[in-house]
Amino acid sequence: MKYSFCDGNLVLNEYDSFVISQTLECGQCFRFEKIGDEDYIVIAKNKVLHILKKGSSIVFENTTKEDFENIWLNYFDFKRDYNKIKELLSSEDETVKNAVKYAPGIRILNQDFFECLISFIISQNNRIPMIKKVVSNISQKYGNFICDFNNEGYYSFPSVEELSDATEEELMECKTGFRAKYIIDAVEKCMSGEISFEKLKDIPTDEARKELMTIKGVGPKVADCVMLFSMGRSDAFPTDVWVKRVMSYFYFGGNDTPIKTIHKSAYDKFGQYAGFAQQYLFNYAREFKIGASEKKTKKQVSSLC
DNA sequence: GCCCAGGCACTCA
DNA sequence: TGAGTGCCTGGG
Repeated sequence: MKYSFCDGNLVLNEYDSFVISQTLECGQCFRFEKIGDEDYIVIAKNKVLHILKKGSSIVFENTTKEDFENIWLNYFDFKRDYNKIKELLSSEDETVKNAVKYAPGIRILNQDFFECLISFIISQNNRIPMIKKVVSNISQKYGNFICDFNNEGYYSFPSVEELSDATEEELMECKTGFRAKYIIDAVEKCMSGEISFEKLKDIPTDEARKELMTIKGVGPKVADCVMLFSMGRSDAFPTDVWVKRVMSYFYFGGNDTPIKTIHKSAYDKFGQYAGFAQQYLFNYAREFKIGASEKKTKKQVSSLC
């Protein structure tokens, strides 16, 4: 990877395995806005970043060299060799090979633990535009103003302390719905230190999952999302409805398969890279609605393979 | 007006 | 341990 700093912007001249839209829109984060084709605003780490493709380069606007090296390099996981992971997964599995071919520019972001936890609690039984709206509402109400961009004010996601003032009623006003009480429980457990990144970072994934699941509203899927997207646990395999569908479709003859069987199959096949395989498969399943409509899907997929 | 969505808690057998 | 059901909300 090669980058330079010119005209006040950071320019990524040489890079691989990175397409802005594929990385941001594959369902792992909720704080971004599309401005145009490969042109996005990202709100993370108390910063507002304008990231866009210009020719063959990727330009990071509204940032500094220091922030790029201290924040965005890690946030976008640029230190990891994705070609190696993709080659490994593709060599072992034909389905993942096709999924990787479809979206080779997905990278798994390293997001803030608390923001990720609350965001995925909100995600249950919800659609992406609504999740984005609720997270934005909470940030405006409890977070801090960062800056204006294109005549719009942007706010940071609140810290544990900042969100500890929130009442269930106030959170309901942010359109969290029945999840408000789950957020309160998560904030209480984070405030007391019962749950923290520091406490979870060095224990085995299975134990960390159990700990996270002591929070009300956190089940296996939400726990795995938090571990994969904010704790660097690439062996976590979040199994939502789409992953269940794609796994059932390709590996279990289209039969409805229990989550436990899917988990075991994923760990056997992909091991410590299960999380990366999940992200390629999830994106593939969602784009082609695999398993959602049997006849249509088979036609679409066969034309791809 | 009805159905459903990127799950989970709760109840009951 | 597994099946069944309800849940805020808003878009189709």
